[in-house]
Amino acid sequence: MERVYYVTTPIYYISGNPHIGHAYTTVVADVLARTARTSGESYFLTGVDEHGQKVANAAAAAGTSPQEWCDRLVPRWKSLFEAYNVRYDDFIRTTEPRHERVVQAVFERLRANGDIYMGTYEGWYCVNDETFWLESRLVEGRCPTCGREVQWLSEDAWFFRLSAYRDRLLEHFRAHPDWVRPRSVYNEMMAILEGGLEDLSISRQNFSWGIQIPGGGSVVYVWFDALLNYISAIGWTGNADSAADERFHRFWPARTQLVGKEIARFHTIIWPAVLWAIGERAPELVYAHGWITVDGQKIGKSLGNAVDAFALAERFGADAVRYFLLREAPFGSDFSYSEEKIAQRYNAELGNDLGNLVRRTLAMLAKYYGGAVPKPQDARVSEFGARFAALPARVRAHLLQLDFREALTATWELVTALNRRIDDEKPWALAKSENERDAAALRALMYDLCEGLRWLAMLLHPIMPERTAEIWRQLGLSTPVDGDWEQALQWGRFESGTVTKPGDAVFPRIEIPAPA
RNA sequence: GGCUCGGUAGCUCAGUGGUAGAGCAGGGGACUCAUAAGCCCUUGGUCGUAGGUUCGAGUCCUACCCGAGCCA
Repeated sequence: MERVYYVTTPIYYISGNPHIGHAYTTVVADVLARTARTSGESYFLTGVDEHGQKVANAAAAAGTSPQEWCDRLVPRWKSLFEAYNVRYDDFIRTTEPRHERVVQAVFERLRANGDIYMGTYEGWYCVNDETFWLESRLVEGRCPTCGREVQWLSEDAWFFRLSAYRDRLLEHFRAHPDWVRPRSVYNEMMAILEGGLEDLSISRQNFSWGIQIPGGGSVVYVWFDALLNYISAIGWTGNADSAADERFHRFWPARTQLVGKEIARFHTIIWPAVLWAIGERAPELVYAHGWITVDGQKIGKSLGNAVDAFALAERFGADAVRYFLLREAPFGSDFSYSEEKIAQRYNAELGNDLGNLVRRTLAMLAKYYGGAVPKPQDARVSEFGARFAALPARVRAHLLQLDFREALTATWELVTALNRRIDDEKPWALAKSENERDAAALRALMYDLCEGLRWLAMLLHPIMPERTAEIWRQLGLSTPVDGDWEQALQWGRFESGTVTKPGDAVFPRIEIPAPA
């Protein structure tokens, strides 16, 4: 059966405040899924993590049950993704039966295989971060990441034999130096592996808001539970030779798993070990991206500087913000955000270069041909078109390698070439000429401009799904803007006679307040 | 404390040993189809600091400074 491009985001901790960072990760996954769809099938999973003591505490404080508390918060997450034109194929919640079933089945499998054992956990635990800490890492007796008080835990717990997988992990890392990106994160994970691994406590006692461990007595540690969402959502059964298993392996191993760099260790050390323990393969790529900062300050739930992601999409348009997030910095590294920067790129690149190109082309088309796309001598032999024959493949390769900046730079070669060609050939002069050669030149030129815009709409669609659909509409096209690139991106496919429908500016200029 | 990554033009970045680059911003010009947009030309950098290797270093080595991050 044909493999599906399976891409995941982390499941977001439900009690967190949805902010631009969550939108960022999810938008990137959306772009990958849409890109993969231009040449095949893709499946995009996101969702929320609903278990853990923190949720239980918050629900109690609000005087409600954890489940009700979660039900109330889910719409906020979904509406954030909707506000950013994200189209996921599945949204998983860890309280769903399909997830609980898989977690319990995995636990049983691990127990049967001897990959887990009962032991005693003693150590410090931060409720806020749901993380265990070594004494040596505490800062003045408090959690080193959030600064809150930690509690001393001493309880019986199930342990996963992570240490047994160290050699295999090292081998895997050495054999696949690109399976964890970017390089800096790969290096850090290698350093951890070289230092050695300890077994991992995967259960909690005296606490109920989580998935019950078969046999009872305790619940699965929230992090362990959460990791399994990537396979529970696509129906892991572990019964080889079954139809369900065959379906599962159309998706697994995932092509790309996106994570924030703070959770890289869970996804590149613990996660593959667990997968191996149940007889599955590690994901093909885990990409730990950087953070968006405001004046160098990390945006976070605990820091009060969370940008209002909804207001941002409202002000610039979701697609413009998507564009900015992918264009501003090389993917992977941290980058600093500001509304002024977005506005600057918006005006220069989306407004001036692209939006204005659409408008000036359609305006001339209306003036010279009543808005209908003219018929050139032979559309397929455009010398201009030939120059860009390899562009779609280049753009797709960049996108699928998560080199979004390069994809956009390459696409802009076409934007720039179209603008330049208008100035070079001066259609307004050709239109005044009575000479048939000039008339033919004008038809060829205007055709190429329309065709170029059609290409741009398709090429940019994964990044700006809504605005490119609007360009598509203005071009008078009715075929799908998200169709297969190989088929549709052949120069000369734009049907002559198509009546365009000029509308409002696609990217109207935004006034930038003068700096003080 | 150990380790990782980064420090190149005002801004965002490319440049993995052979005469310093792009886009934006700034300056000038020609045009008019267009969102005062587009096009052409152009100012601008002792490549974090100090040493070293080399015929030659942004690119390799050492130390240090600054920023971000990782440490079962």
